[in-house]
Amino acid sequence: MNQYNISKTELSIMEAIWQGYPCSAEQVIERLNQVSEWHDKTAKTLLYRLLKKGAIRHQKKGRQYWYSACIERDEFKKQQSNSFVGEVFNGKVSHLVAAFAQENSLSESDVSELKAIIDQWEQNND
Amino acid sequence: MNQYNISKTELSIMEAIWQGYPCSAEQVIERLNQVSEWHDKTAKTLLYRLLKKGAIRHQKKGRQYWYSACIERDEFKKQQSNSFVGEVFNGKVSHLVAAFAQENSLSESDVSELKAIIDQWEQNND
DNA sequence: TAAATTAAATTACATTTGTAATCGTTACTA
DNA sequence: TAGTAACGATTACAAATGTAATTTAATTTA
Repeated sequence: MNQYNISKTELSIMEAIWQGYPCSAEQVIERLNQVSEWHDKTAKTLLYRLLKKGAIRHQKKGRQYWYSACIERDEFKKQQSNSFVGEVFNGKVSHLVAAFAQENSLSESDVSELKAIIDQWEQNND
Repeated sequence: MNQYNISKTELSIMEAIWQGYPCSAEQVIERLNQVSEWHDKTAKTLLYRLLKKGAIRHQKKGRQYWYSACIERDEFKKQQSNSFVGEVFNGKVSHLVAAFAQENSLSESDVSELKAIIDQWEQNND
């Protein structure tokens, strides 16, 4: 339902905004540049496209706009995760974990966090 | 490294091939049509593109080709999972599971499978 | 107040993707 | 053996994406 189609580079813009908003285009570009070089024109174009897609909004402040995300990062990540696990693992998140385990990509901290999640789940589902 | 850039529709083709290969274009199309209508020209184009990308290969058999995947489905899924979890959850698969748990998308079978995975992991990491 | 600066809006252009149609060959059929 | 059917190869074209440059309008400054 509430799914935006956000491309790879557009996602970088979202990440920058999620670091704290409302924020100006300048701030966005500054944040982007901490990770890698961005041409300001490119960033502005992407801001504009995200606006048109409804993923962000803006309000005038003086001569420039301040941008805000229309969806929270966590919410967005959840949507992404659901569709990824849905498509690739038939919706079974445990299968994804199994794939990680298979190639030894499960860290100790992963395991202890998983245990905690399970404990919590069991408390709620008694 | 071994990452193909496979688009959404191309992935459908891969799925069809993974069902069993080598297989003819005709078989691929037949399999695709079990899920949804496919124009044969479209499927052929995608086969061709996948060939050029090196994700599949083919060998002549009589007047037609038989196609094979160059990457196993499981291997591909692992790569996809790694980059997804890497990008979205900073590589921590437990964070993804936490996101699922948060919105009550963890099923009982997920939990018991997770337990089994953890048991296995602990046996290997003593 | 005229010139220079600077935001945002519009336009540009190559590549990728989705979706086919057409072309050139080969192989089967009347 | 001439005509047709059926492959794969090539070409087509619109939408999305990556990456900017140009234009327009407002603002600051000389």
